Amino acid sequence: MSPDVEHALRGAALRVTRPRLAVLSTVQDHPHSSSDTVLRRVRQELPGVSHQAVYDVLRALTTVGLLRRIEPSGSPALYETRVGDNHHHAICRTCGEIADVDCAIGAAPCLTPAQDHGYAIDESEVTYWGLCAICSAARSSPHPPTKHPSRTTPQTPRKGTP
Amino acid sequence: MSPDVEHALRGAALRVTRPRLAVLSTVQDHPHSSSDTVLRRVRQELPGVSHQAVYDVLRALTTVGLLRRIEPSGSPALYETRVGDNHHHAICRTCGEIADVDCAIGAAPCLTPAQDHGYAIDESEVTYWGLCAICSAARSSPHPPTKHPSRTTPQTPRKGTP
DNA sequence: TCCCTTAACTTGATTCATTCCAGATTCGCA
DNA sequence: TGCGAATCTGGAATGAATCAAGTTAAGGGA
Repeated sequence: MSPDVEHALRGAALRVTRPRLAVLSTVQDHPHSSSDTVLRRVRQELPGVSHQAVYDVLRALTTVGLLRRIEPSGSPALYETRVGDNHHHAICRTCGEIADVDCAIGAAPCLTPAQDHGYAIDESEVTYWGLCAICSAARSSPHPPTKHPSRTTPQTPRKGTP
Repeated sequence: MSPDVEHALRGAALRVTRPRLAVLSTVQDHPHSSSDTVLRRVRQELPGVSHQAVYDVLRALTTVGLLRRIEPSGSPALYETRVGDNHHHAICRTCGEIADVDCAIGAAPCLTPAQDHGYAIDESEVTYWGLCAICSAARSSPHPPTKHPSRTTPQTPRKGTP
């Protein structure tokens, strides 16, 4: 809604439309949203938008670099507006909560593989799997304590390598 | 087919069946295979197996830890028999070729995030994106040279963060 | 200010990977 | 050898995402 969202669209040479403004500001307000979540949120203010429009907009914005798309195992694609800072993600195995993790090393590719097999690596994508603070506390305490606001996508990813 | 495959199944307290043997040895011979690829390969020696059987077997073997399942962005789930060594993957953006990359640091979680947001991290999953040696050479040379054997799943993942 | 081009949107159907279900079959231990 | 549970078959269902064709409206030029 804010003028900077409109600005961002114009800067990317994209037409400024109601659905695009809504999608972009929705993702800005709720990072790590799935297309479905975005659709539902957008429809609260713009009841008419089709799911196809949301998919199109998400793709267009991702293509021009206004959005970043991540695809954690066991979850539909998620979108966020933090782009270009090469940050990573920590994901809770229990509730699916996702936290942004700044890259300690710097610009991409922040890591170089031990053996590169001739690959020209341009990005290292790091996903930290574990338990968030709340789920971690819940596990160690005797009684399962108050459930914390669960995400839209409770995850059940694979067991970690030991 | 080999007795060690049978051994592995018995060791995991799983009944030794024709489809299981076939699936396990197929994945062993062709790491990073999708369920569809496994199905086709298994059917070459066991024409009757259903796709459901393959899915069931893949899941059973993954659950007991005989297989590891990876889900790169833009690709269906892939399976490999290298488990428990906390290795990572390099994926070619052009042809989808996947190479195993030994973890330089050691056991999981091989990395610790800069800020952990209270997460209890048990695994760091690293995906290196770039161009494989062949695609890299193809790009820099004037004429697109001889195509190299393309994978079953040519990828079109997102552009990397700059 | 109005018009026109074309990007963007709507509707509806389709693909693809994966899972669910119910019934038939097979395996492995007693 | 035979029983019961584990496994497999075939078909249908689900969920995410894409394709196709026709309609709407953004925004530059007359």
